[in-house]
Amino acid sequence: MSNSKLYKGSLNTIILKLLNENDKMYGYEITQKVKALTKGELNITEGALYPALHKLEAEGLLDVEVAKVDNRLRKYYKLTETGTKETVNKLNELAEYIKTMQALVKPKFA
Amino acid sequence: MSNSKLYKGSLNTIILKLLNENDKMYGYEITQKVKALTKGELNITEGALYPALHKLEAEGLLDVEVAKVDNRLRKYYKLTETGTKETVNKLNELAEYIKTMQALVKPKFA
DNA sequence: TTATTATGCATAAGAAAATTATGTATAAAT
DNA sequence: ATTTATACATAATTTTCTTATGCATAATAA
Repeated sequence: MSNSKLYKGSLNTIILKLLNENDKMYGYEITQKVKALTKGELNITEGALYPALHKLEAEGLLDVEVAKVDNRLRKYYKLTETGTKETVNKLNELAEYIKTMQALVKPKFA
Repeated sequence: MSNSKLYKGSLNTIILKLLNENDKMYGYEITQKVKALTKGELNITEGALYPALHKLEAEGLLDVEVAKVDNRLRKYYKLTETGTKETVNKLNELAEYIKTMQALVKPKFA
């Protein structure tokens, strides 16, 4: 992702959440979806995305299925059962992180 | 920090915000303050904190003042004018990040 | 009284996760 | 005919952290 350093560490969470909502997606589709959902604010770079997908697959959180559409290759990823469980964890972690940061940053009166 | 990978990138924001509220602080004090404010959830490691402070100083965002208390060394840091401006930016970035992530993660209906 | 914990700084080695820069290839649009 | 969009991939580098040390003093516990 090419915007804020804050996004570091949240890419996996984003990927898992999108796959949790959309059943199966391919890499390029993920980049476009994120761009659309964030109104262009967040642009996932390929150099970050593809290695992340490969790693999630290697860890058993994602399954892959190769397809050919319009003579172009697509690799569809979907959550495994483990992946679905891990999605819940990641989302909880993110909610926790946001809560913690707000506790640190908001209080003019603490 | 020794908890979540999500914290990557937010340390500078935390430091700047604390200094914005407390005028001047020393490193160890920052670690304790963060621990207290987050009820032990977030523990800044020294290996992350001290290099970060040095870098912020080198960038002209912080001024240092050495003091000796109880025969022990303390390095008090405070925001420069530039540092105060940058604090505003960092806090805006954080707010943006949180908004963006919530947009990505919350919508079951988008 | 001696060992541990707390206070207070610092840096080096390594890992994790990005950015940036390439590279390949096909399809569509200019 | 060239550029843009689609679609994958990896290598080099940078950033930012964790983990492991190291030094030193003060306070507490065994």
